[in-house]
Amino acid sequence: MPRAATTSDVFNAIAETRRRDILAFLADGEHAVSDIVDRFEMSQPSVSKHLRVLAGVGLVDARRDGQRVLYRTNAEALRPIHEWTGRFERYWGRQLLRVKERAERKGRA
Amino acid sequence: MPRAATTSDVFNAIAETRRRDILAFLADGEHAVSDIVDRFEMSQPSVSKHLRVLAGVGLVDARRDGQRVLYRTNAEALRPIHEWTGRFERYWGRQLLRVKERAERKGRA
DNA sequence: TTGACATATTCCGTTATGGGCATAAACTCA
DNA sequence: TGAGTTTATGCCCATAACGGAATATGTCAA
Repeated sequence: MPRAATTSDVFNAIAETRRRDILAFLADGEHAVSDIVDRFEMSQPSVSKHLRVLAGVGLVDARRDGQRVLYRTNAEALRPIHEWTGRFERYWGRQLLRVKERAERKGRA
Repeated sequence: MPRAATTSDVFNAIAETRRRDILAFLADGEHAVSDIVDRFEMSQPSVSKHLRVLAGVGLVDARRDGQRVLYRTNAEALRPIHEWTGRFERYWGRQLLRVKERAERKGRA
């Protein structure tokens, strides 16, 4: 079995750097597809495909405005991930020493 | 270009459900590979491969104990994700109404 | 050293990915 | 209706994913 489909859940959807970039860009407000194309110098079909994935898991909402389609980040959909990582918050700081040691060992190697 | 390598960054590493399960299991304390195998009813090679990915991005640390190898979650490595999603926290709540409407539209469709 | 146990690695097959390109679809305006 | 603009989709390719089975590596005990 290959990796779970990117459309299956939010974790997979944000595994792609481009999509995280797009989410950040669309967080402040609506933007048309062509804006994203210009901003990140990606091909239009590529952008549309990423948006399709993001929309599939509810990470963005779309709205037609004449010829254009305006997208916007639905930040609420990122909450599950924030909460999941937050469950590990209680362990932060405890292992700082070990992390440091590991980094130093790697540095010498 | 195919999908980004799972070993490239933490976002890709946690895109797999199994690996998230393993991380949660190893958060409380060290566990041997065989413990994970029993716990999740996965094949031993499969577990070893997942652990390799997790170790590759620093999400787990390993320690030999005789014939066994004890793994432990390095929660610190999850911090970047928590912080990234945290950047969207300021937008939470604003779109609740729209989200609700969207869900209702879907319910009727 | 040999045997037993625990873990890691390799090879293989199936599947999904994301980009490029061409084209379809949706919309506006004359 | 037809041309022009914007966005979505379909097809193909090269790549990497994950699982299974077999095997290699590592460790201990006798």
